[in-house]
Amino acid sequence: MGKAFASPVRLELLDLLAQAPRSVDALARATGQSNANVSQHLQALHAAGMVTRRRQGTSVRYDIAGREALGVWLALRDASAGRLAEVERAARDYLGEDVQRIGRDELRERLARGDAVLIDVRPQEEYAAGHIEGARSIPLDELDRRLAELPADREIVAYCRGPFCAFAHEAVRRLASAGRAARRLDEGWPEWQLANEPARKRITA
Amino acid sequence: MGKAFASPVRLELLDLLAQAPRSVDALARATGQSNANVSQHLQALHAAGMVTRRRQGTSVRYDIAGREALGVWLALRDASAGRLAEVERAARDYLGEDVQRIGRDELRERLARGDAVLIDVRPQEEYAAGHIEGARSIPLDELDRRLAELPADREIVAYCRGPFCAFAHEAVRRLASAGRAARRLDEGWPEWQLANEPARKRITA
DNA sequence: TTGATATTCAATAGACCACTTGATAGTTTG
DNA sequence: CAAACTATCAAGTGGTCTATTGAATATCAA
Repeated sequence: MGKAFASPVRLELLDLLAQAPRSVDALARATGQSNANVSQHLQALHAAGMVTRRRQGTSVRYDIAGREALGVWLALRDASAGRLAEVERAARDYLGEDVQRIGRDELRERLARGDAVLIDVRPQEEYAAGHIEGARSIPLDELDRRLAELPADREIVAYCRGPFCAFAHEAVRRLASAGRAARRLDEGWPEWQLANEPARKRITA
Repeated sequence: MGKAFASPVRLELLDLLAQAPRSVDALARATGQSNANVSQHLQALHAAGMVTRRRQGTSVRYDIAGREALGVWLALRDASAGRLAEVERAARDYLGEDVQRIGRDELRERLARGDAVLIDVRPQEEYAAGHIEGARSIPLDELDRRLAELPADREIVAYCRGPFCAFAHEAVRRLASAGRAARRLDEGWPEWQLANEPARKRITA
């Protein structure tokens, strides 16, 4: 299973699959790799137990293989950001100026009080594959022209793919420059999902 | 960082370092690899941020790089056991007949009540580098001749390197055949340590 | 300084991996 | 049934990684 993480292409595939299941073709287009190459890497990931696959009509739908696989991927990602200055620096450069954050617990409170509006700024397909309960889908590229949908008197919270995804940062910057009160959730859908889904069974061996 | 997990030798080194820091030489002897090879792999692990190193007199002491690194390693190990039937089967064969288990929470209760005796059956150096509070060190190869040290009227709980280490299994089998009431803790020192040490800081990026 | 021990460096041969290309298999649609 | 599409397979090539060897470096003790 360790070898699954040894190739940049496979890491990119895992990162995409952590958001939503996809076909080989869609992954090839998203990563800019050839179909055959992506298919081969997916087979490696499958053999490593990191993804599942399911034939669906004419295409094959790959998905990340449950909590455990997702957990390893997120742990690896966070550890590398936490321990490798190089990664942390690259992340900072890529994300741009940091914007105001909100944590999981505070968001829960405010949603319960009806005090905030939560928007999911990822592409629509990813929202469709799973999202935080109560979130509304407003993909980043539609945000500007759909501003009117958002109440002006409540704070807006945006989330996206995770702490290293620039969508929520950008959304908050645009909202702020439109005069709205906005913050970004400091995690994404995969982290939320992992934290909220009940743990099914403990490793016992 | 992903490449750190791509070589069996490196995984073995990580597994050893998860128990206690060691010198290059000690790791080379423990794994049966040449010094130069182990040194090279350790440098790869160091570059990946998975281990720290510290010169100590004439030797260099390597250690696993904190909570995050330990967390990734354990997550990978558990995921591979949970998702790859092959690994699970190998573990079962290696460990032999399963023995009675006790969980973390129940152990805590019983220790608080003074109702059980906890023994650490790993090699002494590993105990010295860190152990569960209240545990007594009785390495597996000294167990038989030190049986008299253990009270006959209380249950004995043995733990070792982790769920895939055979020491605790074997210890419980020997204790049982000596007429003692014994169980094994279903985790080892690294897991206990990771669960108990307070989380220092959250990833925020 | 010298010698002894522990670790690292440099060079190398062989094994393994990634990506390409072109052909093949499985599924749906006309 | 044929055509279109998606995914997989098989083979080849260039590149990377692993482990070995022997030399170089660092630290300590005499």
